[in-house]
Amino acid sequence: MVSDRALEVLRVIVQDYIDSKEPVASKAIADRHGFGVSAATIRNDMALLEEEELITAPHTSAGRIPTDKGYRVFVDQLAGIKPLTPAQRRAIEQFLSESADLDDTLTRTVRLLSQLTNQVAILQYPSLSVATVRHVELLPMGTHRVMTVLITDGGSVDQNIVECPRELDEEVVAELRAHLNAQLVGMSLAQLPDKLSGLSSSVSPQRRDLMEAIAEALRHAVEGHRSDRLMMAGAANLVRGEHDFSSSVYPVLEAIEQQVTLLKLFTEMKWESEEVQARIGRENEGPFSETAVLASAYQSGSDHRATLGVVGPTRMDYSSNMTAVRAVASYLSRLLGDQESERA
Amino acid sequence: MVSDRALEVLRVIVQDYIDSKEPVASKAIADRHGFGVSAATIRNDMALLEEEELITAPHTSAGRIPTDKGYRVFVDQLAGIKPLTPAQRRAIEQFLSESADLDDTLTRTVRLLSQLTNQVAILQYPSLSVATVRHVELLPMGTHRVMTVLITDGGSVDQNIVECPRELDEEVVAELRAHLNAQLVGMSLAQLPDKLSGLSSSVSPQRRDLMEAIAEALRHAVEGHRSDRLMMAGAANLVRGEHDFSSSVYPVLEAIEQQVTLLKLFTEMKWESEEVQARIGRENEGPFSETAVLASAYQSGSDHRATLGVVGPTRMDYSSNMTAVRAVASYLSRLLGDQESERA
DNA sequence: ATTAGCAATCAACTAGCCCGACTGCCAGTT
DNA sequence: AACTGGCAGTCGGGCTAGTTGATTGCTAAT
Repeated sequence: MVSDRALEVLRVIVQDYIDSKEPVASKAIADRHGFGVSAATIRNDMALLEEEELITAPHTSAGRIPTDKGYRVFVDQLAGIKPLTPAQRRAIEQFLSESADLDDTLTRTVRLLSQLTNQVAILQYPSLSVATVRHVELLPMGTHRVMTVLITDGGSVDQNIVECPRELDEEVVAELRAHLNAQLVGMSLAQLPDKLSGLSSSVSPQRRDLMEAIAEALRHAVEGHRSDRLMMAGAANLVRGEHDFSSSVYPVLEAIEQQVTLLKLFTEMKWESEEVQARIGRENEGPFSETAVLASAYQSGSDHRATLGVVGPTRMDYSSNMTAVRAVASYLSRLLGDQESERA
Repeated sequence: MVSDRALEVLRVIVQDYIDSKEPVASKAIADRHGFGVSAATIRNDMALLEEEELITAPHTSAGRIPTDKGYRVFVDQLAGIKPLTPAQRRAIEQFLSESADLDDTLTRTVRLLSQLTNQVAILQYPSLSVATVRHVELLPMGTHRVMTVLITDGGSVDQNIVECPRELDEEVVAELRAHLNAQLVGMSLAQLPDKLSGLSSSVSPQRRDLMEAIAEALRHAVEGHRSDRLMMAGAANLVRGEHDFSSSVYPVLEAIEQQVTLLKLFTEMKWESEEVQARIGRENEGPFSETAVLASAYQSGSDHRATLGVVGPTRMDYSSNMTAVRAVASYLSRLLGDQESERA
């Protein structure tokens, strides 16, 4: 059984180790954080914590450092909520005041998060599969081409050029445009491909081939947006401390750039709660087994959520980083929600 | 004066140093590349090269490594054109076969380049200031809002929501749309703001406030695109070799992420020729003074060029990397040119 | 102009040593 | 039963000295 004081000792060890990067010795604990007990007593507690595998000694005559399990207990039970500093608040304010379009907002957000945490920040694009069609526009270009423009409620637009087998007629185009909008507006992008297949049979045979070509272009536009992607900022932060990773940062950076591992991780996490989730060290397999990943869902539309977070060494400031992730996720949700209601 | 053989010695030193990472000794040169002369002779040549500051010895009893000036001479006079390997050719083919929209093409391009060179690849977005307006669309949304959609010939689109002071009328919207398109289509984005100011005075007073709001939205859309930006891929490559940079990779990665230094660098380079340009070591100030930057212009539209390239240690394989940069730039130009003509 | 040979230099490696920072444990204290 | 003081044991890190091997610079001979 671990006593309350032993847990306090664990907290102190985690906190000290985080900002000194040195194994923490019993004497240092007794000296600096007066528990009213001697170093020897602390040592007994440390022996206990070691038995529980919450801390470990890098070598016989050294202080202790937290294990992954130790960090886990710290995060779950001991990490207090650190309020944002005024400087952080100011940074967020400034960021908020200058948002432009969706893409710009996301770029700024991920940079902001990386600055607040001094870690690599990751942001999952809002999945557009749940975005809905707001308008479809057909623009004739010359006599044998038409440009399709697909506008969604997520602030995103896509265009494609369609070759026309026959001479174009503004009347035909207008009719198809009306038809398309009647059928497609309000539909989610996920449903779009199915709907499109049925569409060409609903127009007169002379226009079927053109309609088919347009449907193909729209499918293509959806396809381009379907795939989940990530944005990253602050990669430089990974190589700052250098000695945070046993071998090399290479596999970590590599994995972040490849995106696939992180996307998998994000979908694996359980998002019942609004809270910031943490995956620490060996809880992740593969390239991230020496890192901690903090992530939180954000609301990217009326009914849809995506994920953002940070990746850093397990030896990171969980308290303030989790606060930052939480704050940024909620700010972003609010921002996107506002845009949403503006458009409504 | 530097003899021809001395230049050959320089070439060998650069080549050997690039793939061994070790200072190159006179004996090694005499042995492996039979010049028909002894090591002592090579040593004399090396003394000469050292006097010219083309090579230097890290310490008394070590071989020589090229100086920045040495690399420069190598690049300008000695580096042969290395043809693409079949594997590289295949990679480019595959990449070509799957291009989707503009953004996707650029993403793929920069990743391709980073894979071909094993360096960090940088790609400057085609500046949209020289893109031209293809169409302006106004979509009424409810009774008091209208969405502006700006479509350019660069494959890029932007939308904004405009609040309407008064009840909307489809007729008014149609009229404004026609007016806008008549005035703006074919105009470059750079000219757009000026043109927009004059526009509101050309409509009847009742519509002036609405027109003004729309103009503002369009200005905003242009603004979002004006700023030059960079994409980056392969950051992990910077931290692979670890010992390539004396202090740390941090400032380099940092500077790449900030973009501003590189953008400045790109505009400073002289683009009279189609050739790949190289900036080596101290030729760059600031964070890139220990790196080499290879860059080439690419054609991003009928009349406009942007830049792409790689950043890596001065100790890089100039021959094959310059070939790769050249190849990718020309492939991309062709690709964008094709799209252009398709749309024409 | 080239070569062979030789002395000089110096990084890199190894071994040995000591120091200091801890822990673990035990016996004594509260 | 909890705590403490003290002491022995362990081990990394830093310091020094000595050795090795690679490589150059120089000079005298070809």
